[in-house]
Amino acid sequence: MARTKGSVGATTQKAILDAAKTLIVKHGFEAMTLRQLAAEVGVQPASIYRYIESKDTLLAALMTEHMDTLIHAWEALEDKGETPDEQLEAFVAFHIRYHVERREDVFIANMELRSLGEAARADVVAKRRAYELNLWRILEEGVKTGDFPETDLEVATYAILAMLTGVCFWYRPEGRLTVEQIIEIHQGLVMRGVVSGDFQAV
Amino acid sequence: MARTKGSVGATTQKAILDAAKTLIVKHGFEAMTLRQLAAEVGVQPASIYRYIESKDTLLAALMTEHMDTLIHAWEALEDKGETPDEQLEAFVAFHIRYHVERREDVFIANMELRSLGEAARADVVAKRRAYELNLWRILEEGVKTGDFPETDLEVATYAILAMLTGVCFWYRPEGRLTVEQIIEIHQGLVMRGVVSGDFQAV
DNA sequence: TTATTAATCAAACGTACGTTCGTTTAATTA
DNA sequence: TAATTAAACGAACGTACGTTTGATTAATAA
Repeated sequence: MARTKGSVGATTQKAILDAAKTLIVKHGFEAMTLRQLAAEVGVQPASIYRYIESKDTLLAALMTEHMDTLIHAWEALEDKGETPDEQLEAFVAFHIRYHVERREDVFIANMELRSLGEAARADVVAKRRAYELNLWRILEEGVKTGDFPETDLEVATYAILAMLTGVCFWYRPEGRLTVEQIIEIHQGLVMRGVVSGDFQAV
Repeated sequence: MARTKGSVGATTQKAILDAAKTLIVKHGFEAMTLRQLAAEVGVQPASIYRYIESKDTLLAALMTEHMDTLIHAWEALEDKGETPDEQLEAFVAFHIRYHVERREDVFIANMELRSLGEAARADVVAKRRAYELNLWRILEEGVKTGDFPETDLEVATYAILAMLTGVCFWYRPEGRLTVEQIIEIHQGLVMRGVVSGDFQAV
């Protein structure tokens, strides 16, 4: 056999990327083999090379695309809030909403930096930093206006991001809570912590 | 060559486990090869089998030992606090202090559940659940006594753990902040969140 | 309809994998 | 010192790896 009936390049391309994500999550990038990937797509190993330059560039493509899409999605968000409080709530909602829908990408982005080449890693790290800055600046602004108490901006940024991204590791669509409920709970935790309830806030 | 001068079983055993941790963090468990591991230890691949039954049991041993040690360390902690506030602060301090010192184990425990066999995975998951319950119960108690406002206990537990464990991913011993400073900041974030400062708390 | 391009295949390349085997040397015990 | 045990070795097993090559068929353009 050679070219199969009904085969379309764009379709195969997407199938390869989708299957690659699933396999990387399941086995890790280094451990995923192109033979597994080919089998998942329903194609011979050699055919993969019509769509990727090498195994390494496949990972780089997945990760940079994820970061680009994430950054662009935040930029495109209509209502980012006015006051620091509103901005922080908007960020929390956006981050959770976006990430739970892309749990495979998030898992890969968090785990496989180690497997990127030097250039690709630098690129992804820079993009991650750029995204983190969005939250950092909201916190900075809030502290400046006096809406938020003094705090270490770097640690607070990392802490909030870790907490929000952590949802990806336990969230299940069929679970007890909807995404919107989860967002509300996290907004409460971020804004007021565990101890300070509404009754204590202004 | 055969037995080498000065070779001691216990020493080699420890060297194997230490090198395995480093390699698993760097490459992922599936991608780590026993030939790499042997080279790191300075031994032939075949010699590894004097200390492990198989590659799979090596991972299981690393992960269950990590969970056992963690659970036991919390149990052995002297001052777990009296009031819910104090207990929560004690947990935050313990968790960060313990985890930043064992970043490799934490990374492996978080990443390589997927590579465990069914029995070992069930065991590790149960132990993780048991550890999480320590925090869960502190929160539950605090809500019951009225020290903490009503909240979703499950989500709050996961959120706090994600935030605290997240420190492992950026903490560096030579970094700007000491572990104790990082603990204080996180105690503030957990107890009062970003918005509610001391000036608003009781 | 014919020529061209797109999409796939089968086969093979050298290399490395986890693991087993029997042997050899060092340290310990009798 | 002699016998035993501990700790390593080198070589090999069948299998699978990422990738390259050239041929083959399907869809499209002329």
